[in-house]
Amino acid sequence: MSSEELNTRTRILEATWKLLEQQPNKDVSMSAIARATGITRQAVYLHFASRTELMIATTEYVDEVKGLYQRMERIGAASSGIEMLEAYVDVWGNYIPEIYGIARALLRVKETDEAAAAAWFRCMDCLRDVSKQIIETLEQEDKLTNALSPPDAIDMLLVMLSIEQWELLTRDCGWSHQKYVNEMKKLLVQSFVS
Amino acid sequence: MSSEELNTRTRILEATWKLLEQQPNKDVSMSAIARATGITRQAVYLHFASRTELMIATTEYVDEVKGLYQRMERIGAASSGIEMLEAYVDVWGNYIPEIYGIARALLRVKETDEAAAAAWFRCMDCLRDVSKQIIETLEQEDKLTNALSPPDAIDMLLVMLSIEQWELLTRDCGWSHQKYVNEMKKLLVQSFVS
DNA sequence: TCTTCACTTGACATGGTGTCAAGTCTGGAT
DNA sequence: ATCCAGACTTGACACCATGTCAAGTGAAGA
Repeated sequence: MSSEELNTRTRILEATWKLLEQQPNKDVSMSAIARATGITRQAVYLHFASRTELMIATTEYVDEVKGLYQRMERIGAASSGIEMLEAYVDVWGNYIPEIYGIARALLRVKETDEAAAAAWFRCMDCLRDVSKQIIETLEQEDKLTNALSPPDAIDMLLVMLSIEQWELLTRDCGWSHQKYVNEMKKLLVQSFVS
Repeated sequence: MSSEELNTRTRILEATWKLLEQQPNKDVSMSAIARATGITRQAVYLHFASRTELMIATTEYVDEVKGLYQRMERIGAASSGIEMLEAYVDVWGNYIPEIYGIARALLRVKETDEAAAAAWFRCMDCLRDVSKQIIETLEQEDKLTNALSPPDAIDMLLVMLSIEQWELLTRDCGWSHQKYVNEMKKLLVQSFVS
């Protein structure tokens, strides 16, 4: 039964993803998604109960396809805190542009929808774990700055590498993606390593 | 003639401001603003051509009432780059919570409206000037980190003190307003001063 | 052949922005 | 005293979004 059903579902997810990548700052409508999928608007609701649910599902779909967690393994393999930090910036900094469209959409929807906020914070929690791992490694090596306590350093690292921050630097300040990665590495080492 | 007219206009601006402060993450509607002002929705359009225009006018109104530029004078009066940096965090960090509601609204509207984006970037340009002044002072004192070039440092300082960053730390990480100011001062000195 | 499931067609409710026309009410000028 | 202009109201309408419902179609499988 579900081969065909899954197919349509996946086609909706792909269309949503594609539209969001094309116009990350527009509110892509259910009609536009249906049109891009080649079905009616009502049919979308046969697969996703609401716009929010579709956005959450698309986020999960993209995460699955793009395999962030696999890429993150590089970080644990690094042999020092500084190397971990740099690997983090590399992996994450290269990941953001690939998921920016859907991430922006989820960020917008999160403001008014609890389920979306929960989904967003689930993602944030994963990133926080990575951040924590790095700060703790730096601390064990006695290389963590004493300007910040370890818990505060975890928060700060997370926020420094947030999508919002990336957006400000690349969109508003005109930094290239490569410049973001390079400068961010330098700044983070300067900020967190004593 | 305009005493009465100005009065209603100001009442609308005050109502808009108040509603946005109460619910910074909801899209306050024109009906809600009219209701809070005690006039009809249509009457609001007699004073402001569109929702965007009202948001921009409210931003300007709040800026005028709150007098950011006056407060900023403290920064120029500081006797060293580090003191300027700390004064900036003090002034700006205490300002953000007072204007957060309308700032958030303008940020939302900026995504889809060019006029709102222009208004936003006008504000950003003022802040950039302050950021530039501080980085240049640090550079003249030979105290600027060599991890970043001066122009990049200006961008980075601006982004570190962005409303988005403040929002992440105080809302998502649960930092108190005071903690934000204290930790940010320490981190910025660590990051930008060699 | 009959049923089930995915999808379509077409309608409707609700709530937002923005516009229009006609009416009311008040203060000020003649 | 009257008349007028300007501020505001009333009540409509267009348009577009999300979300819901009911009835119909069409094809694959039992």
